[in-house]
Amino acid sequence: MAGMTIAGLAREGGVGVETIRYYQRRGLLDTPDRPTRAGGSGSIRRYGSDDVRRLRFIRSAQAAGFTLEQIGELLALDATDDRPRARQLANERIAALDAKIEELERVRTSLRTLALECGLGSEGPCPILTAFEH
Amino acid sequence: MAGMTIAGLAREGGVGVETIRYYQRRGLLDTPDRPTRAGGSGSIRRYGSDDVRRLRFIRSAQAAGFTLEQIGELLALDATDDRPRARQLANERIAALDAKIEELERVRTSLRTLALECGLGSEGPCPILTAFEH
DNA sequence: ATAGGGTCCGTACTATAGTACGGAGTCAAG
DNA sequence: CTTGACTCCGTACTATAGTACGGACCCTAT
Repeated sequence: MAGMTIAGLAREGGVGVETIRYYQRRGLLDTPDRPTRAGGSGSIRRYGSDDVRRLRFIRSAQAAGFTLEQIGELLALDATDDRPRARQLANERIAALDAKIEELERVRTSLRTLALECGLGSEGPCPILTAFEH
Repeated sequence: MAGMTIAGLAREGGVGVETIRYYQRRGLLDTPDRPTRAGGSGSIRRYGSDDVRRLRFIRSAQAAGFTLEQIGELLALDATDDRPRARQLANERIAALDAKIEELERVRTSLRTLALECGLGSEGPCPILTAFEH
């Protein structure tokens, strides 16, 4: 699995090549050395499973609502012994996640009401504006 | 409750004045006429409870994950009799919402693992990168 | 009647997360 | 040894949702 090109890494992570390069610029993924050839100038970068894991982590953390900046901090933290900070970040995000989940569930209820009322009668428009009033 | 200025409307909706103006530009909120005074030039716009309801709807729909563009469509739909389209939008969003909620719950589990493992030992860094592997 | 705070308006700027482009270099297959 | 696909790199552009600014105008309380 080692020796992928940037396109392979992108495929493994389900992102585009330009996204990888963007993450590298942001310091989230490292930019391995270009193996220097006899001639002097470099060749093409190769990526391995570490890079894939890191990339997948970034996508997961992103889904968790971390910004790329926060993800940078998490990744930096991964190398240090600052457990309290790591726990703090995790707990903050868990709280935010709980709030978000609750909100989405409330909203889902509103939408179900909308869909339901919309399906019941068929006279006139369904009252979209009032579907969200609680 | 009628006769609010733009600042009052903003306060009711929990947004800034500039946000109201932005929504007006996007056509999500209407821009009432400036009551013309005797002299000829207009005075200051006034807003009422309809505007507040509309603004609150926008915020709720936004929380539901609709983009402002989609919200524009919903608002337009509210005035028409196109129930099938309204139901379609609602159902699509409910499905997306279900998926999102599920994802957030999975992620929350990962974060709980992270926080837990991070709290257990205190030797070395906690393995942040692996907390998201499932 | 005047000072201040709010409104109006156009335009410009911000943050976040990419996405696209163009030219030069690299590599593998034919 | 050439062709075509891919890589590298800097720079520029996009989308979304605001936020800020500055000058002119309006309104109200003193």
